[in-house]
Amino acid sequence: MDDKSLERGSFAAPAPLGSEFSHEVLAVVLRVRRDRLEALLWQRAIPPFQSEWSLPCGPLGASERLGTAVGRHLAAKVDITDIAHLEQLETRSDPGRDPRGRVLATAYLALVASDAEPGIPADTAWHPVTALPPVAFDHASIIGSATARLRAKLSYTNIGFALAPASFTIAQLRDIYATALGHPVSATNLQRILTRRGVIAPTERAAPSTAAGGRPATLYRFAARNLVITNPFAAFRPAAAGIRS
Amino acid sequence: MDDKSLERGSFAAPAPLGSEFSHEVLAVVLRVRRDRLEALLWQRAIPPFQSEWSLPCGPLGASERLGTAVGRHLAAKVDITDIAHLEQLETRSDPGRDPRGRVLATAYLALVASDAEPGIPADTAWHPVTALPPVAFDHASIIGSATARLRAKLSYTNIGFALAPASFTIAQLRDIYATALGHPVSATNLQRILTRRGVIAPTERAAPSTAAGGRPATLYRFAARNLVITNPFAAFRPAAAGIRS
DNA sequence: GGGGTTTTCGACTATTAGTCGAAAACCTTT
DNA sequence: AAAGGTTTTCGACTAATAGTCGAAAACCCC
Repeated sequence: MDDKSLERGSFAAPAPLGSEFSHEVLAVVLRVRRDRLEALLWQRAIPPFQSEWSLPCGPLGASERLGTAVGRHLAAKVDITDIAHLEQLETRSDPGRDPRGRVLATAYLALVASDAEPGIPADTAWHPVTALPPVAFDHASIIGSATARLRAKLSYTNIGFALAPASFTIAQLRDIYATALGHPVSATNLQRILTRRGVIAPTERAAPSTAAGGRPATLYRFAARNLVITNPFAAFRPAAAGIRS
Repeated sequence: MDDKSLERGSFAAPAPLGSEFSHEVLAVVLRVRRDRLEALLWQRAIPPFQSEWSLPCGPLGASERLGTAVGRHLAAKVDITDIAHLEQLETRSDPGRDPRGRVLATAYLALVASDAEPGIPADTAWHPVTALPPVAFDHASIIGSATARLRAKLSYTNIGFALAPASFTIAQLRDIYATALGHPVSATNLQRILTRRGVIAPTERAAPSTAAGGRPATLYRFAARNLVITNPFAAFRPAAAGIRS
């Protein structure tokens, strides 16, 4: 309660509240490739954590939004037009997370379509999230948060649009979902559920025939290419509308 | 961990990345009371936004975690022991969100049980989120994010433990859920679903009989009082375990 | 004890999800 | 061209979960 006066005192000054720390943004860039969920990492050339791997990151500009700062630093590591989806994850504030000093970090989740071929710098590589190399700072834990968020959203949003090519067969989509989710996925269920929800729709075209033969698969596409919640949480709800029961 | 940073501080300059902005934390404290979902707000005595209403907030200390900073500033407005749940929501960075200058803000969601009677300062009051008074800064939008988060989590986690009393009847819980969700809730479904998921369990005792008469209701309690995901997202999953399909 | 009230719970229906296999539609080889 | 192989597609079935409804239970007061 004694904080109260202290707190109110802070309005008077033009908010030089606390500038003893800096703020950085970082991005967990994920894609599905060859049955692996991969994250984009770059190898540090200088301390701290020399030769360990780090997420794309960088400082927040003086009058910059977090979202644009992430885009700016991402552009140094990957073709920004290949980022199909970008959303804020969380902000880390642990005092010991950076040995150089106090650095707040706001993490973002970025997704790249599986058929994109972004050119990446020489010090940068894709690593499967199930077999990470030594990772600097708290970045391994942040990658864990990012994959958890992706997996949750795969089942109640249309976020798959950011992982899949523009058009795809059900079998391809099944593989993408299975590797992203980390468990088997039934192609029949996937097709039926996503179609009923209006998330995907068949196109006129069929996939080019493969050497292996087989019936040509129809190509599907995502109905929307922005994030939509498709499986609304409506538990316990009775039939009629209204506010009170 | 401070010794750690001191130790490695010899490597480089202590990250003078960007310190042109300050960082504050703010809390959306929600509770259910009298069939209303209410947020805790306090009325500003001085500019900016004089006499408008503001969320509990305050600066982040120099070597403070975000979570402890929220707790510290919350303590000025409400009895901290009444906060049954606290989780990070999001970080806002819009340059114009504070007319006094550049202030990043990390918002938290805090929940108070409906039977708690926290004493609050004179300048502070509970306001229903459906009928907010003039609200300062971007706080109205942040309250919107908080209620959306709460509503989503009510249907796939046990977060109701933070809104309900320690023991309660199904009818009471139904009212709490209906108010928080903003739509009618079936007591039968609620009881059956939450019991099957193991979220709630009956106690030995029964509710005290009311003047209106009627069969005495059994008192229930939440099985856990920390956040647990009870409705795992497992769509598209076939029966057997394993990684590939 | 009777009438009123509220809770509880079983039985039924509806919707959604998961399983399985046959038919369709292509390929290559003979 | 016919046969055999391969992959996709889709319908029919089963299982699980969610929602509806009403009757029975268990209290009150008169």
